[in-house]
This record gives sequence, structure tokens and C-alpha cells, in this order.
Amino acid sequence: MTLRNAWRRNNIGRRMNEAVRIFENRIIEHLKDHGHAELTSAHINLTRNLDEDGTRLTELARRASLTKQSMSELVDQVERTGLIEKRPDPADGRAKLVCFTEKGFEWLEAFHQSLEVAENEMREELGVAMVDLLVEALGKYVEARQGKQPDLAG
Amino acid sequence: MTLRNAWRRNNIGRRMNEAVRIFENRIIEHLKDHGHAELTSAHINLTRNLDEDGTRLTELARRASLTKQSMSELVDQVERTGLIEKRPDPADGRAKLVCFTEKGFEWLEAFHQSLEVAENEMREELGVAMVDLLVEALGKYVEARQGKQPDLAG
DNA sequence: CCAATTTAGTTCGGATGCCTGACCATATGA
DNA sequence: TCATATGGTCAGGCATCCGAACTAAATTGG
Repeated sequence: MTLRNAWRRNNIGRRMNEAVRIFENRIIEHLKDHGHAELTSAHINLTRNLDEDGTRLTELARRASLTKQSMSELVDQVERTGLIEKRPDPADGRAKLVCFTEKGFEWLEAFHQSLEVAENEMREELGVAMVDLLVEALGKYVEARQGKQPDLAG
Repeated sequence: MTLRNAWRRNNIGRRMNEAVRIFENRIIEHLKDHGHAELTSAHINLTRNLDEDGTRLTELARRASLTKQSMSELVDQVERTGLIEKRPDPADGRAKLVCFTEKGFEWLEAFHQSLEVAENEMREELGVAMVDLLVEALGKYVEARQGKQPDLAG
């Protein structure tokens, strides 16, 4: 790699990409090591958007930037593990509320612990202040650019 | 979302995940707007690991953390767009060197420009110093945690 | 109150992106 | 020289997503 082309290795997108992959792998690995092999990173795209008092499928899909068909499939898969269940929405006869089960809340607690482990590992490498700064900066970027992205069909 | 569960929205993994998705979408969008709809983000997992004097398939797969079968498929796809080509490796009769074509180098230049646009947008939101700090921190994290991840078969 | 429209969700079919296993051809080294 | 390692391919499969077309319930405008 010539100096002139150092940008190819050393750019924000690539760094973020590598970092997020390592970080998420670490969480999945830690979860598995502690008896929770139920879900993959695709499913976490569901659980992380699932409110504790339940969320409708269409809303889940919107939050995850997926079509409702894709989210429906994910919901069915996670439902088979027993971590979530579908309940009728009392406010709307068409709708179903996707909710954590008791077992699901236990999984969520385990996920929280695995997340903390991965975060602490990053704090060990970068220091607490740097990690705080990083979260703040990324959050600011996301908020500023949100809504400037094209929408999905579905 | 209760205060007790604020971690669910405000954690490093999620922030990085959102940021990287927005950033990469921006690059793909900008490339498309400038006459380069050839490649998707999956293909960039190839091109970003492709040296300017060519790289062997197995090495590409290793760098991208994919199996050689998967990388072979990506190579075939990108080859069909005319951006890369396979050449016999003079140093090894079994091997093929994957290389950018002339058109491929033009694409790489366009990619560079789109990347700069996306990076500059981030600098507008966060400031130049913050973005530099971010790249440095993520790079440090990646280097520190690299190799602590389990390897792939292939 | 009823017809037209919108909205929540499903079913079906298909593309994509990745994997494992089995294999062939060439290179390497005891 | 032949056993082993390495570069790459072929066949088959699974997971994750999409679009189109549909059902049923809710909403809205006369």
C-alpha cells in the first residue's frame, strides 16, 4: 500500500466497520459462553427494538429498517425459542403486540451483562473518558444524519 | 423506556451499529448518484482488501474473514461488472491474482471521492479533531482485540 | 350507516450472502 | 517420489432479506 493510498486502510468507515464487528462478535460469544445460544445478531435487531411493554410488528420493522415481512420472520424464529410471544393488541383487532416472556426478560438481563463485559473491555483499551466521548460523538452523528437517509418500502 | 433501562438505547454497540449503517449507506448512495451503481456493500468487502498490484483469492478471503468459497462468489460477481479481473499468478501455477482493471481504478477513484464526502459530513457534525480522535480510538480498539476473535474454517 | 380507503399482518416466491463438505491441481519437502 | 499442504472449484444448503399479492380490521367521508 503506497502512502498515496493510505486512505484505503485508514478511514472512518472501515474502522467503524471492523470495530462494530469485533464488538458484536464479543457479545454473542459471551452470551453463548453463559448458556444463551438462542439468538444471533440478526435477532438482536429485533430484541433491541422491543419495548418492555410490547411493540407492534410494523413498528419493530420500521425501527429496524426492515420490511414487515422480514421482521415477521424474525419474530417467528425468536418466538420458537420462547423468548418472546405474540399477544392480541387490545387497542386494535388487527394488530399483535410482540412481548418478552419471563424467559425473555431473563435473556435480556444476560444480554445486558454481556454488553457490559464488551464495553468494559473497550474501556480497558481506550479508557473510560474516551469511550464516553465516543458514544457521545457517534450518537450526535447518528441524530444529525438520521432522516437524511432514504426510506424503505414495506 | 424507563431510566433503569436506558442502557438499551444508549450503548456503544448500538451507537456504532447505527453510525456505520448510516455512513455506509451514504457512500453507496453518493456513488450511485455519480454513476457508479455497480457494487453493493458486500462487494466493498472485496475491493477494500484488494491491493493495487493484485491479491490472491485466499488472501482476500482471509482479510475479509470469509471462506474462500464465499469470496470466490463475490469475485465472480464483481468480475462481471468489469471492475476486476483474474490473472494467472506467475509465482504459483495454482493461484490466480485478482486485480483491478482500468475501469476498476476509475471506480476506486470515485469510491475515494464518495468516502471523502461522507467523512466531511461527519466532520461537519463533530469537528475535525473529534473525527481524528474517533478514527484513532477505533483503530486502537480493533488492533488490541484483533486475534482474540475465533478463526473461521475455510 | 355504509362504501372507499388505509393499515396490520400473512403467504408465496425469489435473490443474496454466507456456510460445509468434497473435490482437483499444483507446489513443497522429507 | 510420494505424502502432505495449499490455491481454488463445484455442489448443496441455510439464513436473511426483498417484492407482490392477499385477508381482515379500522377509519374516514358522505
